[in-house]
Parts: sequence; C-alpha cells; structure tokens
Amino acid sequence: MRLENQAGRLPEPPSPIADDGDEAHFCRTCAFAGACQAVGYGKPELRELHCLVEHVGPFRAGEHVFRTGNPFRAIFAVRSGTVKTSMVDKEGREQVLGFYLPGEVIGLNAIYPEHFPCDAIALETSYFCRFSFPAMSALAARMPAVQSHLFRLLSKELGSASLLAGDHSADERMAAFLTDLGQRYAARGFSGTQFQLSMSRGDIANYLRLAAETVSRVLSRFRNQGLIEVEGRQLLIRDPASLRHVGRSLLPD
Amino acid sequence: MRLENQAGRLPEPPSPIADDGDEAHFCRTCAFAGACQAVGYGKPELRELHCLVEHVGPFRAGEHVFRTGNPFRAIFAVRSGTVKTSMVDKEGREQVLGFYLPGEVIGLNAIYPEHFPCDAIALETSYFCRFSFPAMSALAARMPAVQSHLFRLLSKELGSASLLAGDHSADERMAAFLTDLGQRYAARGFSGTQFQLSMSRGDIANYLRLAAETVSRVLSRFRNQGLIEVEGRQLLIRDPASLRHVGRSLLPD
DNA sequence: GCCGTGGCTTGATCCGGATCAAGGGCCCTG
DNA sequence: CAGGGCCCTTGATCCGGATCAAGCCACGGC
Repeated sequence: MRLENQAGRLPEPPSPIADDGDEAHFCRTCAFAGACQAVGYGKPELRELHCLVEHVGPFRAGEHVFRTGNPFRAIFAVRSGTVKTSMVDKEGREQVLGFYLPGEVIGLNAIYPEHFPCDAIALETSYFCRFSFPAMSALAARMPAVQSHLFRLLSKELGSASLLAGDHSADERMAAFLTDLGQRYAARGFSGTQFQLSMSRGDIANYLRLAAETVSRVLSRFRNQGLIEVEGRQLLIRDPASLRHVGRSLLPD
Repeated sequence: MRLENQAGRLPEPPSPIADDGDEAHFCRTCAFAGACQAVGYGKPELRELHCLVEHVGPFRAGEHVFRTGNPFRAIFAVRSGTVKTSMVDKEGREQVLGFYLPGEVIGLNAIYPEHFPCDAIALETSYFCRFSFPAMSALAARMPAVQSHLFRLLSKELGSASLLAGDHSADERMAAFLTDLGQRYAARGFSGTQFQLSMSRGDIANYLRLAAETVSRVLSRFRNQGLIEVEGRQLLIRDPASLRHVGRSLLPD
C-alpha cells in the first residue's frame, strides 16, 4: 500500500493515484491529454508523442526528482503521487513554489535558464512521465496542436503564479489554497471535497508565506466554524461554498 | 518633449526611449532581438517576422493598451514608455502585477485563458510593436528559433513571477525592486543607476504589497543611509553594491 | 520497554508594517 | 489669482501574524 493510512477516524477517500495500471485513464487525466486528443488517438503522430515519453519512478517521499542547477533536458508530468518545488535562497531559507498533483507538469520554469531553478521533491511515493524537451520542441514545430498546448501550459502557470502574490489574510490564503487543491483533484477525476494533504503543515505554511503555527490555528478555526473536518492530513471540506467565499479574492471567478 | 521634466535638482538622465527613430537601435534592444538574430538579419524570414508587426501608439499616461476580458489576439513589445499591468479583484481592489520597460513584452499570460486576464495601462506616453499571436504561432512552427524564443520568454516570466512571492521585509523588497529596475534599464542600453521612476509611489507599494507610506519611508531611509538619491521620481543609485546586498535574498545570484 | 525525534497544536508575547491623521508641494482649472 | 485634487512625506497608533515556549502524540530505533 503506497499511502500510509493515518488510522484517523475519517473514512479513507480513494487514493489520488492516476496510474492504476490503466494507461488510458492516466492519459485522460494527464496535462497533455489535450494535445493527444487534438492529434487524434491512434494517429501516427500520437505514437510519436508517446515515443518521447519515458516512465520514471518510483521516487520515495523526500527524494529529489531534480535539483537546482541540474541541466534542463526534460519536463515531467506527475503520473501518481505529489511533488513540491522549492528554492533555497542565499540565506539557506527554503521557499516552497508549488505543489503538483497527478496530471500536472513540472519543470517549465527551467526552459529559459536552461537549468532547473528549483528543487522538485516527492512528498509521497511518486511516478512520472518524462518528456525530453528537445524532442518535444521538435515535435511541436511539426504539430501545431502540441506547440499551442505547450504555450497554454506555460501561460497557465503564469496565471497561477501571480495568485499567491497579493497581500491577503491568513484565512483568505488558507481557504483559497484548500479550495484550489480540491478543484485540481476534482479536475483529475478525484474527490474535490475529501482528500489527503500530502504535504506537512510546515510546507503549507512556507508556500502560503505564513508560520506553521498560523496554519494550524487557521485550520482549527475553520473546523470550529464547521467549514472543514481535518484530522492529521485527512481533509474533508464540509462547506465548499463558504470556504470558497472566504478565499474568493484569490480565486478565479 | 515626451517626458515631463520634474525640474528637480538631479541632472536629467537620457530618456529611456528606445524608439529614437532609429529602427536598428530599437530592434537591438527589443525582446525579440534574439529571434531575429538567430534568423539572421536580411534573410527573408526576418521580413516575415517584421511583416506581422504593427506599430501602435501613442498611448498617453493612464490609457489602456488592453483591458481585462479583451479577446487575446496579440502580444505587445514596449517600444518606448512604460506600462503597468494590474488586475482588479472582486472587491474592486487593484493589484499591480508588473511594470514593463522598453524592449519587454506584455500579454503572454493571456495565451491560456485566450482573454487578457489583466489591464495594461500606460504610465507615460508609450508606443508598442503589436505581434499578432496566430501569425506568430504559425511562424514559430516554421522557425524553430522563433518557437524557442517564445518558450524562453514565457519561461523567463515564470521565473520573475515567483520573485515577488516570498515573505521579505519592506527594505529587502524595495532594494530588490530598485536593483532589478536598474538592471533591466541597463540590459536595454540605458543607465542602470540613474533613471526616472515612471510609476507613482502608490503603484510601487501595490506591486510590492506594501502601503504607500511604507514605500515613502523606506526611500527616505535609503537616502539617509546614502544608498540612493531620490527627488520626486528622479532616482540615482549611489551605492549599487550595498543596495543589491540589502535585496540579495530576492535577487538572482 | 525506553527514549529521541519530528509533526502538530495551543497559549503568551512581540514587532513590522498597516492604518489613521495631518501638512506640504505641485499642477490644473476656472 | 484662488481653489481643489493628487501625490508625497512624516508622525502616532494599532493589529495580524511571527516568534517564543510548552506540551501532546505517533513513530522508529535500540
């Protein structure tokens, strides 16, 4: 069993693992699904796309998928598991940049510098599809659908990067964070209201630019207000509408 | 005269306007210079690149280059002047996302949503090169140099977006902001130590997630410490090394 | 079993920067 | 010229969240 059961009193949700051995299911939920579908399954171009993919893993919790400074050769789609990306600044302080769920893509910010500007660390046992970037670029030049898909992926990440920017209260940040996670799980076919937080309170705090104690306090408050149920890393969103309302200023529409 | 002289006691630096009527100079400093050079000046491909460019402007201070929700058709390179991009959240609060100097590109974050997710507002009289994005994509498919240039532009912006994220003191943010502005001016061939702040204190504050009063106080403190000289919007960086040191945790290398 | 460690929670205190408030300078317009 | 608006600066006060501190629990190693 890959995910340790916390023996909490909340019922276990289905494990958010796309790679259930069913290739088609993973591909449906993968970030490149759009490109593949545009090409048309079964067409020879799809085979080309799949040829440049290499399955890698498992990476155990705490292991690096790539490190700051590694030469950039490929981007990675999360096949199963969860990853955090983080930078370590000159004072040695860690800075969590993002969390990536099954179907999402990491490494795009390395294209320009040609070296990874951050570390990618598995938060639980994780598997990936590795796309050689030179091969991908070459394919993109011949397949407009792939090219525009890459543009869209990049542009999309630009949009989400500017989200955590604003100055917002701890409650707003936390509510938006949980709502966003739920939506992303839902978009990949998992439950959007009940899931495991695969990262520690410290990682959440770092990502949201809060102290770990504040994260703890806000979660407790949300629980007392009946917005969520939380026990260790098991999370149940009891009142998605209200939660979203609290975080509305950070959330799209 | 395009830029109003503030009649300050600081000597006027050369106006940061790339478009001095000298086409070649602008192109040397433009964000697409890399792509053009890769193609090779004088080659027929360069003509194609230039054919899809349309010069637009002038936009006067306060005028919109595009607005939130406008359908995305093109990206814009700043030819001269300065632009801020900003979002207005559901509570009506403005959120400054960035400032763009001559040679820089705006609109990349609109590719994915296919509509501009933010406003772009001229801070002074400004001119632009407008690149039709469909045409650009088509060209990119035929010219690998253009494609990779677009990838790099997008990826670069991803990197800078994660800069303003961290939790840093007002001094660090301000020092990093001024250093970064200087570097960007220097990269386009202007003075990196003496220039005009084309945005108000309020815009700087909003961008750095500070109060306008704090921006004012920090600037005064920097002046008292001999780091800078500032009078209205005229800025002179007296001690670039120390300033950079204060902002080091936000700055690359 | 015992102990050490790391993640989590909760309480008490402190501080950086927001907010409130007041005043000055500049520019525009009538 | 007066009046009004905007931008900027500086001072006084306040507050949200950081920091410090203590204790709990689950887990792993010995």
